[in-house]
Amino acid sequence: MSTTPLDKTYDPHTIERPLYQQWEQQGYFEPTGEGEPYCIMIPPPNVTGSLHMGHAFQDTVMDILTRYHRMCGRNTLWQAGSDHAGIATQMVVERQLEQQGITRHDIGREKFVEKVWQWKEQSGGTITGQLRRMGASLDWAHERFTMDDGLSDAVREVFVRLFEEDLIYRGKRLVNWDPVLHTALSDLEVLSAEENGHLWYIRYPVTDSEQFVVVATTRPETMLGDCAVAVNPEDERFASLIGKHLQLPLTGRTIPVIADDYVDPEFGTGCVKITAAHDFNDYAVWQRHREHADIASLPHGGLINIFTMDAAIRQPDEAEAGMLPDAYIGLDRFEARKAIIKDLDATGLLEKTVDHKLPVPRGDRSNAVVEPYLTDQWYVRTEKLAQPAIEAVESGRIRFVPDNWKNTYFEWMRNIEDWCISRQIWWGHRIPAWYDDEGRFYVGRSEEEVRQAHGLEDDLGLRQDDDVLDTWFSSALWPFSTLGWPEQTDRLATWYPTSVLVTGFDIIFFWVARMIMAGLKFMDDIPFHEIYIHGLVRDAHGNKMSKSKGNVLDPIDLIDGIELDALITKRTSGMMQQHLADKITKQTREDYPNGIPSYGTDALRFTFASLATTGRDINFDLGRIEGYRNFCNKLWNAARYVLMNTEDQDCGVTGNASIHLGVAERWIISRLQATEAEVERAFKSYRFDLAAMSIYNFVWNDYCDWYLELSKPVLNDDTAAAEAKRGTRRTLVRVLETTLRLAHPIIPFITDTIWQRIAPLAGTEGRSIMILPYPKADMERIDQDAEDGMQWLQQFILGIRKIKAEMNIRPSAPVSVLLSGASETDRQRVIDNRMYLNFLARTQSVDFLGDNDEGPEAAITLVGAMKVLIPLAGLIDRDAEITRLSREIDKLETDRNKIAGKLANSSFVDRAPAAIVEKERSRLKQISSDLDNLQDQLSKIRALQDVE
RNA sequence: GGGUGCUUAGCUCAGCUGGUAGAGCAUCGCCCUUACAAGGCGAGGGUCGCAGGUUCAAGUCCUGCAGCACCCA
Repeated sequence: MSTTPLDKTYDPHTIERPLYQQWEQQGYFEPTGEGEPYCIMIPPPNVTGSLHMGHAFQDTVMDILTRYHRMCGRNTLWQAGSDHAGIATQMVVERQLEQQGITRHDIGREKFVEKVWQWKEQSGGTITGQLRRMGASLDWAHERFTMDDGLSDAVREVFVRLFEEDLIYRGKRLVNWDPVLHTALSDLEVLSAEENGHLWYIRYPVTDSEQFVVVATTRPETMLGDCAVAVNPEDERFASLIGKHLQLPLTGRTIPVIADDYVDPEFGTGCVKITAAHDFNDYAVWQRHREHADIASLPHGGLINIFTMDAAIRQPDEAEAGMLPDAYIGLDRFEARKAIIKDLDATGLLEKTVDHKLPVPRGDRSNAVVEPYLTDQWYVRTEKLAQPAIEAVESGRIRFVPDNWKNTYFEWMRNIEDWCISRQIWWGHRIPAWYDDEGRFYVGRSEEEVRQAHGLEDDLGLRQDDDVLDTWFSSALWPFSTLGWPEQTDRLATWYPTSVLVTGFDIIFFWVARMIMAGLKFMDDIPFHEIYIHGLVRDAHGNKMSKSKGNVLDPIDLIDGIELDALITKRTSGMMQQHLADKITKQTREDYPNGIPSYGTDALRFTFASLATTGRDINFDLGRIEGYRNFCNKLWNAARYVLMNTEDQDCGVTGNASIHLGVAERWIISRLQATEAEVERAFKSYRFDLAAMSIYNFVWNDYCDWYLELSKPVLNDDTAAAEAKRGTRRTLVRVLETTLRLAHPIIPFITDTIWQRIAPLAGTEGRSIMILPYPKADMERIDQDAEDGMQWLQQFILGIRKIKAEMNIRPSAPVSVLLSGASETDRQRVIDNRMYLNFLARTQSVDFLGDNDEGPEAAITLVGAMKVLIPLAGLIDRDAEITRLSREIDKLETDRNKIAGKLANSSFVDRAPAAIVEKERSRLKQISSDLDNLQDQLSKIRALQDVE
């Protein structure tokens, strides 16, 4: 063990990386195999992605929980792994191809998938490397990937079993179609936002009449596929129209007017065009009226698809000849819209156009306007799966933290829709269904199994479904597939159900709900006992971090620091719009004129812990991380002090040399127990902010500000007893050692680094702090007598410091102090604490006044009932003392009046608990006596002033 | 339209079962006291969004309103 001093300044860089390597090499992250199992599954990040603030925050929380429970002796597993992220990853690779001027279709499916794997190999390590920088104690030895063989087996197994139970089906339905990516999306992958558009009022002529029916629409191009116009049956304005026929403009088709509750008479004209194949609501209307002869006789029974996969007006086939006007065929939907509006206008059928805000659905990846589109897709029938999943939360078997999130969960689960799981992309788990030439399909774990099960000849041509499964399909299995399912492994038996899921509220629907459904279905048990839902990390002013706003912070930049220019380059690279880039550059220069300094991982983690409140927004302010970096520095320097005073000295940890613990020792030990209890309570209730605050306060306000200072006079006094010095050294070392363990889950690097040096002095064995027991409060060591004694001492010292500060006396100036009204206890305490007073208040002399001794002209402070006098002679400005006293008296009078008022109120005295009343009485007594003393003093000084 | 959450010091936020309003940063003084100037010592700063109600007592519980945010339709 080296005895070179710790560096004067805390430098996270030199300690963090090597330490992490050591931990990993020693296998400390792997479960011990002993103790009650504790398990967290990492929400698998995109394998080719990189770490953002949300990850960093979430991973910090999980690592705190993991390290805490590991130290508590649990058989702890934090399961590592990543997700193949179908669409996102495919898009990245497609973009790379695009730069070479080719599309995935040019190279074909097989080659393309190969390219994606190559990309995964190349970039897949980025995020795991970053997780290591964060100090994450994941079990890397068992890392999983959603596309690895085992997890792919699990996916196939689940698909086949669900299909066999009729919980998966194939059907032609309206889906959210992304015309850019050419794939179906689930409801959750579509984001609707208000956008500016128009409402077009179009006249549909009534057959055999001069009348028109006016419909209002935001998507006029879809009129080519209209099958009816609907009105509300209660709407008297249109009662006579129901059953009449309309000439659908531009098409030559005749469509009926029907009555349906769905129509809101208040919106638009109260007449709604029904386009069954291109609108979800219209589709529902169509389903109710499809038997209507005038609808049934339309092409496709009224379910008229007008678009290609690109959302352009399609070419009707031979059987459909004339169904769509030639003029628009081949036009993109927005081109078609313009053309149609122009043509309607030309024929006088466009009544008017008004500006209108409307929600526009866009794909969350492509940002393309999503089109409801009729296609063959695979669905999971969710109703039966949802029921037990709802009950698991209702019954409390699964608990949300904070509890309110269960409402969000219920709301969605009780109105759940079937889940479209097929995606028309190439990267992902290919659907295990095979088609023969007749279009029949067979579902099985493999082509071989399918042939066998259905007795198909070897020469019968079978073609596997081209589609892949929604990424979330494999993620839903994560809690058990990572542990080996469908094999019945030891890991599965040990850690399923897992302990807690840590995740953001934004994926309760995507992921949490689906894991619960899958877990209950296939493991016959819940996937986790608790769900800790955390907030979303935003910038300092509550704005969402986004590339286009240029306010994104990279956690690694906070750890390592970054120069201004590099930061600007990073924020503006790949930015298409120059004016945005300029704005971001300017903003960045303003916000970070000197770039971002390096704060280190521990400071970042401590910040995240402090921000982990129950709120749903987490505003990340650079001021906070700076403060917590300073905290790390404080801890570091406290350790330096302790080492300087204990290394190579007798710390009383071995042998049985006698030890004396003074009031300061007993006090700091007592405070430590209270802190340990607070921290335990905070961790158990997922209040990482409170845990961090307890630790911060203890380290800074108790240990550093007071105990370290109190240790100085003892250690520096040549005449102090050896057992007192031993007691002080032992307390310095042991309290520090325990504090390090207490703080380790939050700030692992600095604690282990210091611990390596401190442990031998504290008589603690072990190779790393991270595998040591977590401190547990010993209530026996809560020492009220010591707390009282310290409070007395602190009042004494603070009183004198205050007078000095306000009288402009140098803090270091020695003062002579006179005491009056001292009790026996006070006298004893003065004797016991004289050394401390001299050191911390710079008292030169402390003398007692007799009962009748008025004492000299002095500034005064109170310690309980005892008056502490600092003679004014030569030191003190009399006017200043009068001001000071008056201010203090004012404050006390306000308090006294408030309390006296309370106590004068008979209903308070009668009805409030006796303990509360008693407390108020004694407060009043204390304040009154303080007031008397101060007022005495004030009049005394005033009198003296008058004499002069 | 339905739902959820938020509103406390200049800023970012705590305040757990009602009982003397707190922290960090920022501000203002003084101090390079041999652990730490990324520091020490001290000070100022709040009608707890608004209006009612329950209660001896409300930042805390209830109702309404306003503003903000998010989710769902």
